[in-house]
Amino acid sequence: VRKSREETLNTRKRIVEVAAEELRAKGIDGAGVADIMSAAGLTQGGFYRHFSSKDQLVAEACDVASKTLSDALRAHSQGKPPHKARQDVISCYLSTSHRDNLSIGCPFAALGGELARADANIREVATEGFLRLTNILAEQAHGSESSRRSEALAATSAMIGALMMARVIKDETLSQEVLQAARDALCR
Amino acid sequence: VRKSREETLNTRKRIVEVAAEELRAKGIDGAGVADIMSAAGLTQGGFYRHFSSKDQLVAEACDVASKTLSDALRAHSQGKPPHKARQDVISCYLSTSHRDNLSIGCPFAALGGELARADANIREVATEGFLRLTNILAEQAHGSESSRRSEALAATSAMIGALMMARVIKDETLSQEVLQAARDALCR
DNA sequence: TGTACATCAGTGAACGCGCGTTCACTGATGTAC
DNA sequence: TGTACATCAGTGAACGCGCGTTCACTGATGTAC
Repeated sequence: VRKSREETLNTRKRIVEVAAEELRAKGIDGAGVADIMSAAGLTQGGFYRHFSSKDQLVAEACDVASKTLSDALRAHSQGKPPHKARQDVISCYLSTSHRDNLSIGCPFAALGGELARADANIREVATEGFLRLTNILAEQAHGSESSRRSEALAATSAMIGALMMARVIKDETLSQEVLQAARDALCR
Repeated sequence: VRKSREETLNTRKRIVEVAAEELRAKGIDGAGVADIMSAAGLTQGGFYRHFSSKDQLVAEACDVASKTLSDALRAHSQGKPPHKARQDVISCYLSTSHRDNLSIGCPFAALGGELARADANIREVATEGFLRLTNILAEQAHGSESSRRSEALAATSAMIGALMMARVIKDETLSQEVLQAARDALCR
């Protein structure tokens, strides 16, 4: 049942996209190759026609996930005055809906600890994705280039930590309190 | 080879302590019951004399890890003027040595994503541990009780995010930059 | 205090299970003439 | 353009492996008299 070249590329893309969701929802260890393939409407046997290992897929999925997130956040800042843009990006990232939708959200908040233990290639992809995120905030900050960069690194990692902890906390009131506190601290 | 009551309690304690290190170093999925038992000088068969499941051990290990961290950080703030205490707690948490010593460090930075997906009991223990951490900063802040609490929640989750991302980033310079940026942002 | 017996901490092997990966096979697609 | 053949995307079963958990067993500890 060989497929056409175009169809093959579409299949590959679909696997990566589905993997990006499954991995964020269940974790790197929690999402199996068979899970991902079946969520993509395929059987596990075909996996190695597209990827040389699960780690390679994880790297590509992590790349796609961070790009999708950056694009979504940049759309929230596009064509707004700097202060408003920053506020909207932060509010969007630290929202209840982002907290509750693991599978389409920030890969760093979902997988951070696992990424830190992952292989070199995955960590490189993750680092690039993190820098892409920080650039969104850095672009509309004021001050010297280095102070803007520094502030963006701190703000981005603070958002990641706050979203992650809001997900850890079971108590709804406290979870909201963490999101609100982080929004206040970053938009002050 | 039955052991005395005292020895049994010591063994149990040792398993939890060893587990707290193994789990932080390898992740919840990455650290197996057999790994942990053998690191404690035992064989895996004896595990269920002490715990009803791996999840129960994870909960207890998470509790111990967060208490150990809180105690260590509080020691850094004890008997110092508020501003200096805060600065020292933050510098200690956001240090290179904390970044490089996963197994004896912050369980939230090491396991955050996995804790968010863990069972209710583990998440409750994690939440208590997080609040214990925030209290260290809240105690020596100024302002109203609610603003101190809010600031402490934001600062603590920001530190967790920064430490975690500093561990994800492979490039040493950039990793240091993240730690420094977070220290600057929080001590300003 | 001494003896007989019940308890149970720890061992080591085994359980079923799901993992990542491999492989023989199928049949539509792509290529060569 | 048509035909013969090579390629290879996808299937489904199997591989070895390590996981969490169970279990029969051992022998020192704790208990009862």
